[in-house]
Amino acid sequence: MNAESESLESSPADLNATSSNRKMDQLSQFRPNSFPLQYSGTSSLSVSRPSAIGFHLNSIFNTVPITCGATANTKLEEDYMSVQGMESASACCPISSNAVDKFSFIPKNVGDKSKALIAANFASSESLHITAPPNDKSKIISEQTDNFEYSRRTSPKTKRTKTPSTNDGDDRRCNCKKTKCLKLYCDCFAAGFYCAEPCACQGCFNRPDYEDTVLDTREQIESRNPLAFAPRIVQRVNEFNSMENGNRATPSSGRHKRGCNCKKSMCLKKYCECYQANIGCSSGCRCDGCKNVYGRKEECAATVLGMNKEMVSDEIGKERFDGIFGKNLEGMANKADLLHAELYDPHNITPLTPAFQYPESESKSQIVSRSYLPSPEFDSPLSSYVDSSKTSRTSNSIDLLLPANKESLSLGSYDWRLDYTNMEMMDQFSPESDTIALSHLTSLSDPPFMAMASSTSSKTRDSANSSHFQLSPGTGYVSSAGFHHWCSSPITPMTSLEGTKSHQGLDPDSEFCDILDYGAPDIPRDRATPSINQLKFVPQIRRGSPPPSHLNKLGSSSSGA
DNA sequence: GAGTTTGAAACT
DNA sequence: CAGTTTCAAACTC
Ligand SMILES: [Zn+2]
Ligand SMILES: [Zn+2]
Ligand SMILES: [Zn+2]
Ligand SMILES: [Zn+2]
Ligand SMILES: [Zn+2]
Ligand SMILES: [Zn+2]
Repeated sequence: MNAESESLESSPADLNATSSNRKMDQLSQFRPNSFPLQYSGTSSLSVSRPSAIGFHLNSIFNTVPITCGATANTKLEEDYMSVQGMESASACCPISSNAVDKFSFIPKNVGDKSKALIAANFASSESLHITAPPNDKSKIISEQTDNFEYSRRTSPKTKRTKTPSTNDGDDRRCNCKKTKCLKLYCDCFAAGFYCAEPCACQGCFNRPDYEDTVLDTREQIESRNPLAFAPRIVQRVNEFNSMENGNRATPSSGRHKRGCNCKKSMCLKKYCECYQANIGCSSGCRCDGCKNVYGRKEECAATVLGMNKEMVSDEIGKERFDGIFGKNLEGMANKADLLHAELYDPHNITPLTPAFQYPESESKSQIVSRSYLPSPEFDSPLSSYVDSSKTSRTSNSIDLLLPANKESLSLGSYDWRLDYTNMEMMDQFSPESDTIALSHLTSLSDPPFMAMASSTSSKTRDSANSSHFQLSPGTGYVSSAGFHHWCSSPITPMTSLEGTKSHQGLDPDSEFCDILDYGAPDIPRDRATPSINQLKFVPQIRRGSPPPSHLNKLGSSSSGA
């Protein structure tokens, strides 16, 4: 059997038989090149949303501050340009709503990779994106039409323009041999990006030329699992907490909605999605022997209750908490304060404080923090989005992204796919359910550090946070090279789904907002530097990030413990 | 770079 | 919904 041969030759049909149905309508016609988004086929919708705007991240990024939406500047629509990061953005943009921000951060640097990105998108009606640039490098990317991400899940990455050294631009690259990049196994596909040069995939159909196929496939997958492309991480944003903290939210971490199921890695390696996303495990995780440096699931619970990690530290009895605490935020608040302090630091990237690990509370607080607060402008859009909810075909979704801060950028981390959304939005949607997604990039270079310094995460706020929302209705796609993202459209469903779910059981934390997609890692391991110097960025990848120095081994969780 | 390990996606 | 297979990445050497 030659698998390869099969793949190559075959057409996507194999994978999806459906494609032909719909998509052809129009979509094919549009090409990403010029238009990125598109996809219309299905409706288009996705991208272009009606009302307002559809901007995409790019636009936002470019403009940034203002943006936020509102303006969008000119291009909004067209737009989908790419984005890039800018510092200013962060500053300016606060993001939206509130929500989110980011978190992650990482202390170390990776040096090379960095990129971060940011981006955000919006989709449905409006969206904004913001980006934050990485630290040093910040740069902007241009906007050309070549790239954009539009999708909901996107994650961004950043890149810099120039950098002499390495750089890469994007990191996203896959090496799919059998899936033609039309299944979730493919990072590119899963992230909503088209495969680009850096990809070493064989028989790839995840390209603009096959837009219809891609969209169609995506839809199919979505049909089965509405949450398939939905952001997996949710941030918990409790306004409550935030208030206490004083500022807004804390971005730090988010939680996976689904949770991980690690049996052997103890959540200490990137095999764990939670770890990869730079977030701690939560009660929804089914991991065995969890030692996630960002926070163990048990701790999480405890935290919520108000206990410090220490209390929980042992593995013992924490489980009980899980069930219970579900909503205690108060405890968190306390912690938040602590964290808060650290957070406040301006840039600290260095985290260092080992005090807590990952408190949820922090996150919240940060999130809320002021940085983000946006102006009312955002609200509007959001609202609209909400109302409209629209979407075209399938559903809509909203996401917010926040990229990382500069700091993060430096490192290069990113999240997989995260989308951040704000709480507010959620409120609008469904109060309890969260539908928000956030994305951020995180850096992840060293998790441990973060853990230690819980604050680290918090700190993110610095300026960097950029976030943006995105809603995406239909499907949007982006290619990396060109980067076309597609947006997915889960939206509505999210609300329903999530709401339901959350309540049901996985997410006890109703308060959290959703976040992102998957997570993200920072960088792929290898980076090839593509030639993309121009703009590209990419977002997320499933696994990839530079390994921490120390943590090579699973067991080493020395630090924390 | 090849080979092993890992956990999610996909399939049954 | 659970069990198994498939898959590509993370990791190891
Ligand atoms: Zn692929
Ligand atoms: Zn690819
Ligand atoms: Zn591909
Ligand atoms: Zn795990
Ligand atoms: Zn987990
Ligand atoms: Zn775990």
